[in-house]
Amino acid sequence: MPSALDRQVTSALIRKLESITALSEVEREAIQSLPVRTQVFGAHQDIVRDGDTSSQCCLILDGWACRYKLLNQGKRQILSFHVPGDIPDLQGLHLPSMDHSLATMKHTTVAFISHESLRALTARLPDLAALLWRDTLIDAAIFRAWMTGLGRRSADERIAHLFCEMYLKLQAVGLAGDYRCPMPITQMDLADALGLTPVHINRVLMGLRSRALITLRSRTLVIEAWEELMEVAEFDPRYLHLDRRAA
Amino acid sequence: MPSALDRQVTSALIRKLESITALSEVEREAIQSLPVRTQVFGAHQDIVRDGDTSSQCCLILDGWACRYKLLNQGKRQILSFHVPGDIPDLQGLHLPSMDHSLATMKHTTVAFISHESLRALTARLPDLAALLWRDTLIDAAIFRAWMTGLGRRSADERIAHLFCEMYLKLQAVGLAGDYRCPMPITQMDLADALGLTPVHINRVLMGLRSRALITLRSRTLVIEAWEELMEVAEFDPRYLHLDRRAA
DNA sequence: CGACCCTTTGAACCCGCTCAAAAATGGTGG
DNA sequence: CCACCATTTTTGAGCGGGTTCAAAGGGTCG
Repeated sequence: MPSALDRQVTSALIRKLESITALSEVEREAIQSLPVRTQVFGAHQDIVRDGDTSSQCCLILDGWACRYKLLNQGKRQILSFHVPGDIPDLQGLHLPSMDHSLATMKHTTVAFISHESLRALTARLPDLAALLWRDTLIDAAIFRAWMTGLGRRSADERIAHLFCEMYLKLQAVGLAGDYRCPMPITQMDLADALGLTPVHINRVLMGLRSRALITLRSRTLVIEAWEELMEVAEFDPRYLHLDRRAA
Repeated sequence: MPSALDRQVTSALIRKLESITALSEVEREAIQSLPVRTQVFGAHQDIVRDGDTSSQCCLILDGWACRYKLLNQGKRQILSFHVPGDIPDLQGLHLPSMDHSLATMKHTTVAFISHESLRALTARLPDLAALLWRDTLIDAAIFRAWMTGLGRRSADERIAHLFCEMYLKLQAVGLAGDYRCPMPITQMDLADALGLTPVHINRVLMGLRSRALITLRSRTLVIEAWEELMEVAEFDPRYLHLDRRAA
């Protein structure tokens, strides 16, 4: 039985979905009626682990998370960053076991939604099912953009590209504006996301700073020159499929 | 109105889907009744281009295709390889425009299925909708595996990993066995898929050959030492989610 | 205010790249 | 069936973007 608190809680999801497409009143209502269980995690804690079989999805309400894979010798690849409104493990609805882990980057609040209630929702509202499907497809589109960076872009370009992407993602859910946004990740995290070393990330970051493109301090990113940054990154926002808001 | 030929044609799709999960008789019948338009492409031809808006999906019947993104200065990143039974642009069902291109690697036959008829199918058979959704989720899981390679694996490991993956994918649809499979791609294609240069691919390939792990000749891959190859690649087949057949 | 994590700096090194050319392969037409 | 041409593979030598290892500064949070 969803409580009044639940209804507030899922508004993060509604805002996110509305950044992708319009919702009907019935759909909004159905989402608000989802029963959820909220939980608070400290920084750098695993929410789900590689190999786990879960019966629920994790909606981020506040904070940041990342998905990652671990290799031998402690090598780590971060696959994605997630912000409020995201459901990073939505794929779990149709894939039985996790092929990667999900962890917080900082103090983070999440809402767990059971697969059962999500399946009931998608069975009842096929348009909403299509929208959630679409969300996982955008997730995959972002993977493709990252792959392209990892395979074919220089260190500067990769960093610039990631900053463009995160800024727009955050802006779409109202968490960024005026060319500044939270960026609560360390240079080590950046390195593991971009396939580089922390030392090199640091040097490139200082380079971007000295070229007056960005500043990254106190876990806040300030984009000093949006146009030039996009140019360095060769950034084309189409892949984010944020149809409701222009880039 | 589907013809008798159509029914044969979609059997590639059925075989692929059954490599993922079991199909009911109704589902098989529904797939076989899909109206399709087949078309033959020569080698290295674009089927759909970055930016296109399409009203149909492309099912590969025979041959190989790849998805790729182009950057400035002719840089190319190959995002995935596709074999008979795959629908490489299934994401087009819910994403209006292509964020990458799709091209043949060799002489290839495809069947086009209209979004319209696919949407009718998924509306009528929710379980089949879930299965197609699941197929796109596996697609994304493969992206994650590639990202991990591009970001954190050495050249040897990346090549070994790709060969393990392609062998299992082909085996799942009956196109490989006995540790050999078709591999109709050039070293330049491998380079663009793995974020390396053709020259380096060549040197690493010769290294793997001299270590008696694989041979790649006449567009055929022979895996001489499956266990060792998997070890080099640090390969874990779980991400392919091929539940029906053991790896 | 102390401890720990994070960022910054330096110097040597190496994996994979670049450019160039030769050898092998394979598809095509005569 | 063979000769031809284009594409692909192979080889060589030098180079460079990013790494490695180590240690010194800075923030930040209990």
